[in-house]
Amino acid sequence: MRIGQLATATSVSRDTLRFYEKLGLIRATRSDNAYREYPAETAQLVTYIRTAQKLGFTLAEIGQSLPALWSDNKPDQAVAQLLREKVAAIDERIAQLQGLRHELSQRIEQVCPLASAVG
Amino acid sequence: MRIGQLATATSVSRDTLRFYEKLGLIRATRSDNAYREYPAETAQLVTYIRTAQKLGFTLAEIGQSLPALWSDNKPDQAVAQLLREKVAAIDERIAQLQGLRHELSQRIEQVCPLASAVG
DNA sequence: TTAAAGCCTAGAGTACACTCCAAGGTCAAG
DNA sequence: CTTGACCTTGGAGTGTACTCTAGGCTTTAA
Repeated sequence: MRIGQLATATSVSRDTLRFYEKLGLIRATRSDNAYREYPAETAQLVTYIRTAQKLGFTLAEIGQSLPALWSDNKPDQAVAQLLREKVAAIDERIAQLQGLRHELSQRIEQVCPLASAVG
Repeated sequence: MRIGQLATATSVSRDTLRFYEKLGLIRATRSDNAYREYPAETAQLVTYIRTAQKLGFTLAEIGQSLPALWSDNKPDQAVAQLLREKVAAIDERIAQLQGLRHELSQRIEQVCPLASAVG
């Protein structure tokens, strides 16, 4: 898979894919003409990166968990541990959102939503 | 309340508070010496801005909802509507997070979390 | 009264995440 | 054999959200 195909498949620009490679988030082999060659799974990896990003994780945070995922000699345990940590981070974010949601909902029910300042 | 007090109260730097003012997110009157004077509620407003921000809202998004909140002549209905929209946005974000959480949880239970690529 | 702490402005600098551009090499179709 | 689509690199530019600096005025406490 070349960069254009990967870009189309993931709706991520070629420039962004090269940028992700520079950051070490994705990897490519090179063919004789120096074109990047990606294995098919890279599309899923890119999709994962975009999802995690939309949810507020920085590329640096996302990158920290990836090296383990790309090395064969690490036991599945390490990978599972990383995933558990990510789930915990997500739970925390959900809890924060629900707190804000609760606060806003209560304000809607007030006669004057701004009575105790803000909104 | 002067800028230093507000900065201490909210754990937001003076520079950032001036920056928020430039963006129209907060307002201050000026005393004779040109020092900014903030009403006490501004602390809550700033705290609200930081919270919304941590949850992924940009300052521009946050700012869009504030003008109505600061004008006296708008009916409470308009404010309540803004809050409802924000709650809907939060719900959507929570749903996305729960989707990712579910995906990750399932991978943890697999023998090889990377079997279907990624992590 | 003077030193420190606090305030002011305008403008430059930083970090993150792209996004675009120039100049050029590669390859399939007509 | 040239046109057009695709690829390469390095480097510059953009938007967001700060963060810092310089130069200067004000207030407070010793």
